[in-house]
Amino acid sequence: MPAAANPAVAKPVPALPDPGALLAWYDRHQRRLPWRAPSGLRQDPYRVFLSEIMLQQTTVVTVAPYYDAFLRRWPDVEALADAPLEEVLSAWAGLGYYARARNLHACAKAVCERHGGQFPADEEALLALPGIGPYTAAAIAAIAFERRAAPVDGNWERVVARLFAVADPLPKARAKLRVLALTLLPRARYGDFAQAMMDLGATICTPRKPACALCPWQSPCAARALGAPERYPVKAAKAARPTRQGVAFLAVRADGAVLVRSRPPKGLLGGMSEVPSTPWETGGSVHPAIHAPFSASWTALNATVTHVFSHFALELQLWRADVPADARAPAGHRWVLPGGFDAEAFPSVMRKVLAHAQPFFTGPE
DNA sequence: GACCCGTGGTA
DNA sequence: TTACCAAGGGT
Repeated sequence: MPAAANPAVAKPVPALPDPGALLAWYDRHQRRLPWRAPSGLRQDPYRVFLSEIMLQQTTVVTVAPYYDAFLRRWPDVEALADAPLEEVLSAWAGLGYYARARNLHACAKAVCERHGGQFPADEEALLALPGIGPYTAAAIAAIAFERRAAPVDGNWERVVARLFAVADPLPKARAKLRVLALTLLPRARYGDFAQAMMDLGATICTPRKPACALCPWQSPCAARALGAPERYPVKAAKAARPTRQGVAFLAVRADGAVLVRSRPPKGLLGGMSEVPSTPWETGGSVHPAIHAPFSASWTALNATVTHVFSHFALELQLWRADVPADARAPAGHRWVLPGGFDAEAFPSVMRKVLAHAQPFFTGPE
């Protein structure tokens, strides 16, 4: 007869994570952020919406000045809905993921036209709005409307993966992590709990070197019990990032104006302003002169602009032509004086290009 | 599910 | 310098 386990020496079963322990920690350690309401008060849904869109894949430090500028310029959803898209894109320039700006504007219009200017409180209704996915719908429902919802973001995934030592690699493990996350929800204070999970992930349960000694959930954490919390969540290998090449045509008028055009409304840098260029190709086999906006004495500058996008790196050679003050802009192009650069929707890569239109523009620094 | 879609900071 | 990372969404 095999020896039965002795209950007297059996390892203690780890306690399930207690939502109350995290909320108590949050009450003492929550971060003060521009988009958060004073403790105990609900935040304006528009402000939650604006901050959540900006914070998608973007850090708190980067978002803060943009959030303040947007709120000052468009203090409510009606003001944003009434703004021209070009102004929204210009104000968004530098933040990246420009489809967010287009959808932000489209969403503001939809809220005004379909919901009378009031954000819906239901996750399902929020999910139907442009630019609002599962995470953002849950975040607005929980934070702005105190609905029972789990806005599972990267912080939640990391915390949950460690609490339960989930070995399945992301992104396949996403469904399992969500199910586990739902088991953590408290009976109330859904907005605080959502933000507590984010604060925990941002300040304690960090990707590298988590501060487990300070964690309110150190006791029930399976990854910590295994001795290697930083190993979670497991992630699938990423594809290598290719490099594309191109030539940008810096046409500078005698008065300092630069020739500019707008990109197609969708896709990479959709709707943003740019200096005309060849297509950006991986082989770099295009003939630059064919793509010049007009014939002129183009001079290859001894300069290369490099920029890294989410899924490829770019190397842009610069060709410059200095033209008379009465030079005409080709169809689809326009001249923009340096004083008008800030009103244009130049993404970061184009600010790097424009830095070579000296001495009239000093560039991103 | 896979791929597209930006940017700046950090180790 | 490379690689990873940050409150994801659309197709």
